[in-house]
Order: sequence, then structure tokens, then C-alpha cells
Amino acid sequence: MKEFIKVMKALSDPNRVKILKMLQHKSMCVCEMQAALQVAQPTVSSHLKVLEDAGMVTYKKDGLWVNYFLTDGSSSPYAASLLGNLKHWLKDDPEVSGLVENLPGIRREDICKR
Amino acid sequence: MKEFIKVMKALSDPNRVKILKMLQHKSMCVCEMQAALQVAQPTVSSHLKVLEDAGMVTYKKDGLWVNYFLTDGSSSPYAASLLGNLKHWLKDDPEVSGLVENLPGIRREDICKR
DNA sequence: TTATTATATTGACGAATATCGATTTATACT
DNA sequence: AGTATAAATCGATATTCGTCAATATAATAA
Repeated sequence: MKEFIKVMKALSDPNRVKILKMLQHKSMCVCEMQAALQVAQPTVSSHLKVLEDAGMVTYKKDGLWVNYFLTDGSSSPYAASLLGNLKHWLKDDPEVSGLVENLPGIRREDICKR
Repeated sequence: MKEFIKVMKALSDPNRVKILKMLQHKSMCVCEMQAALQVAQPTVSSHLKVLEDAGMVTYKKDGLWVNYFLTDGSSSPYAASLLGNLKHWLKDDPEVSGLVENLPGIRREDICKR
């Protein structure tokens, strides 16, 4: 039950869902997501931790950058199933499609170096 | 997006999930659920409202009793899909199976009339 | 109409959550 | 060593959420 609730809670926040929808298109570092979502950097990190604890995202360090990407869901059947559904869900949601359309214009080389 | 979040939030509370799992076995009135879950009556009513708003349960009045039951999910594709998954999910969860085993012993005639 | 009972609603309270600014940590480069 | 940058952690705050006691509403029965 606890594991199920954890996955559902992870999916209960719009910014976290947006992160997952963006990661469906490409793996991203924190500062890229921050630029896309227009929220503070700790906010993004916090959401990523929730998604990671739920078994939906993981990361690989690459120098200063930390690349986050979707998991295969193998750590939780609930995460796996929901990640599968999310592939077709919200495809036409205006908030999501707006974000996705802007993804090509978000490159870490331009965005970071605050 | 709002509709999706509403369904995920509805599924983010253990007592609400337990309600859905019980309703998979039989429709129930509020006082029966209260007895099964061991929480205050307004708590049950509050959870039922959340589930109803998410399109996952509905009710039919029968005298003093209000019988709640699962919807067919037609009001929301998210609710429909999750209700479908919930049929096999958590079947072996100890909290859920404990509740379900006790269901036959919970009859409104004995429980109510406080 | 008066009483009774099941459920809904209200109001209050503590816990959890989303967010941000400030700081710390980790990594790379001089 | 010293500097710079990406990301994580910490601390604070406002909001949301789960819960309950008290009350109101709805429906039945005497």
C-alpha cells in the first residue's frame, strides 16, 4: 500500500507530471527543467527526489550536470504501469504540449551559467 | 491536467483506496464503511466526496441509507483506467485483504443505530 | 408533529506539501 | 589553492489535507 500511495502522490503535482512528460522526449538536467518550468532550482530538485523515490526517474552524473531520465519502471509495477499510460495521456494537454514545443529551444549551454 | 491531478489525488490516500477496494466487492453505505475503516463518519463522507468528484464512485439513496458503488469510469478516462488497474492491484495487500475478509461480518442492520 | 437515524456540512486543528532564499556540496577548470 | 558552476540540502512560510466534534439536513416512523 505504501508503495502504491507513493506513486500516486508523485503523480499528484502538475510540475512533477510535466517533468515526466518532458523526460518522455529527452533526458534533461536540473537547470533545463528549471528553465522550462519557470520555478526555483530547489523546487525542481525537490520534485525530482519525489519522482526518484517513487521509482519513476533516475539520473546519471555527467560532470557538473546531472542528467535525469525515466526509469523502465522495474522497481515498482505501479510506476511501470503509470509511466506506460502517461505515454499517451496528456498528449494534447495545453500546458504539456506548450512545454514540449519549447523543449528544442532549451539547451543547457544557453540556459545555465547564472 | 486538472482532471488528471484530481484522479491521482483521489488515489493518494490509503483510506480512499481502501474504500475503492471494498466497493469492488459490494456496494456499501456510509456507516458500513465507517465501521470497516474505524474512522469518524465525517471522515468517510469527506473521502467519498473526493472520490465522487474524481468520477470514481457514485451513489443511490435508499431511504435513510446512501449506497455508494464504483462508477464505470465513463466520466474520466483516467478514472476508468485506474479503476481497471485497481481490480488486480493490492489484491494481496495485508491491509486491504484484512478489510475484505471482514466485509461479510459488516451489515448495516447490526452496525448502525448508534 | 415529534422523534429517530443516516448522512452531509461546518469549523477547528495538526500534519503534510509546495515553494523559495540562503547555504552547502560536488565537480571542473585555472 | 582558488574560483566558478550545477545541483542538493536546509530553514522558513503559506497552503492544502486528513481528521474529528458539533451541528444541520434528509428521510422514516410513531
